Amino acid sequence: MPELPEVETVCRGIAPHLLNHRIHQVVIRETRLRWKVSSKKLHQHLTGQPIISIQRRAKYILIQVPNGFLVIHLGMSGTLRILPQATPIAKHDHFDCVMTNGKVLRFNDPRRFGSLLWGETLEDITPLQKLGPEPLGTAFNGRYLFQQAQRHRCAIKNFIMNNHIVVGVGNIYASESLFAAKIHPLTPAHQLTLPMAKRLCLAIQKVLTAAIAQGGTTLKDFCQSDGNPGYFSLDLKVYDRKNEPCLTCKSLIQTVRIGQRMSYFCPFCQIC
DNA sequence: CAGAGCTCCTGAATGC
DNA sequence: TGCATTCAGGAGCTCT
Repeated sequence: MPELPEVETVCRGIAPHLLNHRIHQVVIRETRLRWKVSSKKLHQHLTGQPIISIQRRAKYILIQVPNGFLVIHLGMSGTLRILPQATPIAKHDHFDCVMTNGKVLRFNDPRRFGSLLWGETLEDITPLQKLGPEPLGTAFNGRYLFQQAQRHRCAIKNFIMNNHIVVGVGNIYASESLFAAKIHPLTPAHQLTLPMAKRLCLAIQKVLTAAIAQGGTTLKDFCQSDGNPGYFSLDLKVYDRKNEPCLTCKSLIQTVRIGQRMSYFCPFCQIC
């Protein structure tokens, strides 16, 4: 599933094919995504417009045209690819942005948890309001995390996955970051000490930065119509490794369900 | 306000 | 082989 590093990689991958090129046509084949797609608005505001910037906020991809933003979220199963215009339509190909340079930006999403939104300004995009700081920005640091944690009694795993606290930490990287910081996922947030918060902050940044770097080097091909687009194999220490030996101490990795999500941790390395 | 639970959906994995 | 069931999960929404 696309997490922040994947989304960042997608942005970097598609940008060269779209930036400063004009949208010739918009094709919408399915409007029933996370929120109903506003076909009228997308056609009206995107057709004929040049793409002037591509940015990422949290896991949202912001595609800017002169009069506003197309905001794309990949949900759990969404992909964005750059394809030749003649590429046949596959199952779950919900949206095309046909460019005047002959390329197509194609959105595919089997589970339809993704979304396509339009806003004249970013402030108009409801899901972008009330988002916490970017994990790789300067506003996110150990002291900030510590101060926020004091106001919360939920499990630290849920705490760092809370988009009001910090964005872009999904289920995989929450487990990986807590392992790197040697913190048990069930630790109540308010029990976090300042040193622990600093450790956790650095762990989150380190894990995400490493994954983005890996994405840049191992990304197969965004422009391929066959095979897996975009996503890269992750260097995971605990996630999806239940009953496999911890790479540090050889203890068997355990799981615990926190909220509705599966968490993976080492019972020896992550003591508190 | 904080937090728990619900919800959307399909494909892969599992069970019989 | 094939059908039915279970599960995974991003994140906004509702309810307590």
